[in-house]
Amino acid sequence: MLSNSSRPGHALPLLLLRAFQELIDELHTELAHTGHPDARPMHGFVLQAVGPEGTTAVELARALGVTKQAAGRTVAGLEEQGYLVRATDPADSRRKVVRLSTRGQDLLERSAAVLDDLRRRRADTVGADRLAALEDTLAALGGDSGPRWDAPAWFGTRPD
Amino acid sequence: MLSNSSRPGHALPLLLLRAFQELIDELHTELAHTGHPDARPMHGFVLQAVGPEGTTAVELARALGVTKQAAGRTVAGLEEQGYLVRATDPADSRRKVVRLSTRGQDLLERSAAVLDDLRRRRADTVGADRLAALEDTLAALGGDSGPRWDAPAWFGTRPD
DNA sequence: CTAGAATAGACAACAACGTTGACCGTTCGA
DNA sequence: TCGAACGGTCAACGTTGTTGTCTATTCTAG
Repeated sequence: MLSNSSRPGHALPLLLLRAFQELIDELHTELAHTGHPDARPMHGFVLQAVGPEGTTAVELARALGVTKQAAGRTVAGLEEQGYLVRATDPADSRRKVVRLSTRGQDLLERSAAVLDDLRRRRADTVGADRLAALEDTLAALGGDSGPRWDAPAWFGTRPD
Repeated sequence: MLSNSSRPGHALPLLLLRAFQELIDELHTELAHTGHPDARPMHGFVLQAVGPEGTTAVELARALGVTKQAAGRTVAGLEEQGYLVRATDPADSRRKVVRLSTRGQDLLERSAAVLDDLRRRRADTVGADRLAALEDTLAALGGDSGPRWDAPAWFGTRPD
């Protein structure tokens, strides 16, 4: 158990991705059983980005690191599925304020509850101290900004 | 710094994704500077899945968790970019064995070297012991199987 | 030995996603 | 007041994975 060559460097991204995927998969399996069978990985993240204050498509686009068109479409989809509500800002008729619907809030609350539970389960598996240490180390590694959400394009194979 | 409620459950996936994205981004920034400007996140993973033994599109599809058509297209793209070579199996004319080209091997070797370096840099940042502990914890958390590679579809917003 | 099932690969049509480019209506500031 | 900036939407395009279909080859009963 010595210094820096215990594992090859290429293992780290695989371990990180695997842990992330398992978490998200379990989350959505659970959500599907509690009234949100149509929830998708992105939804929770977007809804969280919307927040209780509400936002606009452009703000969201900036926060998510995608174009305003992409954000607009995502919002339209989430609205169609009943997770978001859009309304024109009375103070500025250009803006359309996006807010969480009741269903959206419910998804967010359930997601938080499930994730807390999943975290607890993992704490039971590896030990609460080790899990907390993992989070601390990840926080120390990661920059200050949150992740980007252009995952499909970012992860894609082709263009530059 | 006590037990299980030090961080909310929803922080964990964000921390994991963020760490993963940073790692992959830095890897490809580095690769772009060393003769592989057209390398994409998926490439290294696919090439690693091909391995020194070679495979076929169908095998690859199974390993990557996508359809054989998708795997076939990916292989075609990688071949076009000079990372892979395809040849008909003399023992079974249905099969077309996919192997790494010299350029493909080079990408894989450089990727390994860069990832080792990135890991070393992180070990310097947070401490070799903490990084090793992080890897151990992640390994304990993750199932035995590797991650899936249908990331775009899996992460997507729409269908079920 | 032969006929039907299984396999490997390819082609076409489709849906989903993000991107660029263009456009309209609204707001703000010189 | 008039032009620039901003928010939002529409259309076109490229990439990616998917399902469905088809051919060629190999395997396996009978």
